[in-house]
Amino acid sequence: MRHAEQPELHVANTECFSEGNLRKIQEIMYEMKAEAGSHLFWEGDPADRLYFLKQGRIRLTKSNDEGKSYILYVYNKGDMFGQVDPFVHSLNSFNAEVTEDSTVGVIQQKDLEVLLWQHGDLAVEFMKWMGLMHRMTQTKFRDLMMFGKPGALCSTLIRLCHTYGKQQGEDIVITKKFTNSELADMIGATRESVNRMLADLKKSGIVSMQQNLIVVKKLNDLKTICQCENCPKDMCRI
Amino acid sequence: MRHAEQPELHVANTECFSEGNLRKIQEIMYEMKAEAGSHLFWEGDPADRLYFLKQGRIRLTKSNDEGKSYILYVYNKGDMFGQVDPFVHSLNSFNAEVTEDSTVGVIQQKDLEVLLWQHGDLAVEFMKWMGLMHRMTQTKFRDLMMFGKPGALCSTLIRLCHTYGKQQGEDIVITKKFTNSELADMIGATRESVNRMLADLKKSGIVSMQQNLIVVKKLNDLKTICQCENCPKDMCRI
DNA sequence: AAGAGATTGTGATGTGAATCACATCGCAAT
DNA sequence: ATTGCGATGTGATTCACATCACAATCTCTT
Repeated sequence: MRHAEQPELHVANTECFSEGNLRKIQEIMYEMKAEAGSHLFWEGDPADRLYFLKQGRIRLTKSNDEGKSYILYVYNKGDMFGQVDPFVHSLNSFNAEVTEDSTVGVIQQKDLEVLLWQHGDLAVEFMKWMGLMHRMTQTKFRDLMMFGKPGALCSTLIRLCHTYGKQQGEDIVITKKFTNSELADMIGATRESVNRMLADLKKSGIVSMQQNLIVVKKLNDLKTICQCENCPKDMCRI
Repeated sequence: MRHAEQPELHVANTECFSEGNLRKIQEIMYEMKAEAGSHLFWEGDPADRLYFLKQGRIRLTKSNDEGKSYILYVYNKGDMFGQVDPFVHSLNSFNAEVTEDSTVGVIQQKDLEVLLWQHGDLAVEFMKWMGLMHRMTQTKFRDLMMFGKPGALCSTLIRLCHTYGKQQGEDIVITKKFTNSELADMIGATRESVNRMLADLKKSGIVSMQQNLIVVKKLNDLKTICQCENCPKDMCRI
């Protein structure tokens, strides 16, 4: 597996595929454009395809009756996402919001099945990719449930470092702006709570701001708060 | 896919496999006994195999520094579980507690890979199984995070109905005893909170007790509380 | 049948986080 | 400069749930 050097940005979740197999997958998809602000799919739409994000940014969200909404995943260039399950008429359970103009490859589940059928090595890699995605969900689950809101925030900051972090001396700059509200929606808290928690982290010198970007100065202190288990970077992402 | 009739118990998560493929999987595993009270594996053990539960009951738990522990999954006869991921030295992130004397089939990841390689149709079914397991985690995530502790409890009761429920006229009896503490550990609450919430549900006639078993009398009211989306029964389980 | 230990039930109190209500800041459009 | 508006910052209040403390009950053992 190709592995991320320290200051690399955007390690795609498809890193676990070999070049050849990634190419095979790319051969069966058709390209599609989606504008920032649009939706790739909605909750309740049929879920019979995967998406490969060639360019742009897409987040999966879930909202409840009261209109409160949660950001569950954020995907970037090179990431693949979507649902595969054994139900004939399976439905998406999330909304896919396009937050930056995107180019996506659409993979029909049928076509994928044929590919898996034909190429044993691809099937094995695909299984590992699915396992990776599942564990990513599980570790996030753990982080958000087990250590209160401060723990959830710290874990999210660590994940952001892994996804958007750029080394700067001892510090890590999160090279993408997130508003307090967005962070709040990622951890199921209110923007006010995030604001107060961030203020605390700043006061204790664990993070600071630099042109509206969050700079993590003491990664280890963040890790302590959310009882980080130092799981592989490819897994511990947003 | 074979589908559960209303009063059937223990619909295994391997239902999505065809008989033939299930047999193939069974052929590559070796049998093992595990006593109630023992552990099949611990957090941090190498994770290079899957488990097929032939008989008994096993739960996956996670505990934090303060010793508080969460029950994440409960597996029964016919269920398969374990981790598959692309890391060479992957570690288990949960503890597997054997709660009833069990017989398990152990499947080495290596052997599984060979099987997937050889049998395209099995690879496709396996992929769907993994997708199902992932969605199960995601829906549980949603239920536990989004609707407060009462929502989490109601969702858990619904899941217990799907896994252990027996129709009794209009009602559903959960044919397995769970203590308040166990329920609490499933939703990340305290036993006192569970006790009070259950008392409320009893008072409003939504559930009742019958020889220490929980009887759900108004499933729809439970569904309302946790904004149930009526996802497939095979998915909405403990 | 008695006693120990686990489980349930319930009040009082503490605490983290949501909610509400505003003030302030930064910035783009006019 | 002025207005508008989204984002940030902060106090006061409310609410959900944990914690503590203890009594009651149930269940298993011998």
